[in-house]
Amino acid sequence: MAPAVRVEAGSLTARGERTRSRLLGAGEEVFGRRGYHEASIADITNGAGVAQGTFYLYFDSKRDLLRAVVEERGHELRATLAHATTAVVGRIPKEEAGFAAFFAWMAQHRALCRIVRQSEYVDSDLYRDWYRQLADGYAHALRTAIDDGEITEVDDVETLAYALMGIGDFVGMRWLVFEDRRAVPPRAVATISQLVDRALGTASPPRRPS
Amino acid sequence: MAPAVRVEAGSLTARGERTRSRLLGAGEEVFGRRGYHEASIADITNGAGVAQGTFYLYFDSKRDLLRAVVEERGHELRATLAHATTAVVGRIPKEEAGFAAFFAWMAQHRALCRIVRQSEYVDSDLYRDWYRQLADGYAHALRTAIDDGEITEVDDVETLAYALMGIGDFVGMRWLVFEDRRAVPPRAVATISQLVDRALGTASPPRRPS
DNA sequence: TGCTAACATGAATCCTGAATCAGTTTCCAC
DNA sequence: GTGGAAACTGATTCAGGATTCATGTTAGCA
Repeated sequence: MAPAVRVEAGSLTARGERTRSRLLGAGEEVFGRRGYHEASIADITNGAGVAQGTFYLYFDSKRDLLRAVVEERGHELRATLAHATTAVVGRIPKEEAGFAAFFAWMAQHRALCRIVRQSEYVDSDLYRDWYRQLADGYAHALRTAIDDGEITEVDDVETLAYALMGIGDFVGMRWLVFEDRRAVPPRAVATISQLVDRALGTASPPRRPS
Repeated sequence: MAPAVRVEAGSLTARGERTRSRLLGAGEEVFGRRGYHEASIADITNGAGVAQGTFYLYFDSKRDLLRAVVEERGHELRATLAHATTAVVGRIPKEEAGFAAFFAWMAQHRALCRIVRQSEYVDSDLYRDWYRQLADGYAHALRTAIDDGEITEVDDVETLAYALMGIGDFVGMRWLVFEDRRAVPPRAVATISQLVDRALGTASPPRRPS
């Protein structure tokens, strides 16, 4: 009789935990290399060094694995960004540290950004939440910085958060995905700093030109 | 004997042109609604009101249709943006007009942005070229504006172009895709204007704070 | 040592859908 | 009005791959 082997996350032995983690890693690698739809379960289980059937002990479906990969790495990214910025004093330096940390992470996880984009039609909630969760945290930090007078007021902080995320995403994509570079060149980073500094800096009092 | 019916683009009768255009339209609609991979040729030919075999008279493959859709609409978008900005005087108003035109276009073609993102793993050149062609034109216009003293100097115009594109893409996505709104709210547009104005405006001479 | 639950196997099943092709219809030049 | 080229048809072919299942293996505990 089928002994209801379905493995609940969390209630795994060390052995099970290791296998799950291998599948997760292989999933990220294969989804990244071949794309979600081209990636076969066979590819993934090969990569993880397990049999095909084993896959379904840990994940309900291919889509379920995608969700797990994106959510897991999403947590990591948000933690990384928070960690990289908390120690820094002043919002503008914080922004610069944040962009640097994001680019470093993205260079290390080139594939993940592409996987997230793939997820738009596979699991649209997953896609939206990836950006929403980043944006929410970001907007909150920006609001605080505005209230503290560290950056100038804007009409809508949420829009500001999305705008800054868009900058990071597109500039990162241009170098790390289009050119397959290992890092975003200093010149590009410097340009972003310039822009952020001018747009958000309080060095000169809020101007109201003509 | 198979009469080598393969139809070359351009050498079509009015009837053929109409069918091709129907397939292109149905492709955009179905790819947008179901996603590239979930879209079946049957869906598309149904949408266009033709038989499945007809599809292959006009396109080599499903992928070939995707390419045609993206390239065709890409031309339209670039033409629209160029048209919306040429009449406007001064770079900052030009930027504002450009963003407005982009959002209007995106609201009308919500699906296309998503289709482009899908194309990353289907035809990576197509994906890259979509953004590159936009960025190239944009960077060129920005360079001219800087030389004319209409906006302040930046380290790297290409990065500036990608940054501005990223802003448009992300803010548009937030409202038109995530919220399924029919337009980007004025408040968000105003925020972008603020940012662009501060980052690029020459109202106060280039500051060099501490 | 032996028992049991957890973990693992991989061949077989079953469905989907892209692409094909043999044949039919439309259209227009003469 | 007719011949032939251009368009069109849709049932059929065929391969690929997600998921299942009957069975085998491991590891910790009494």
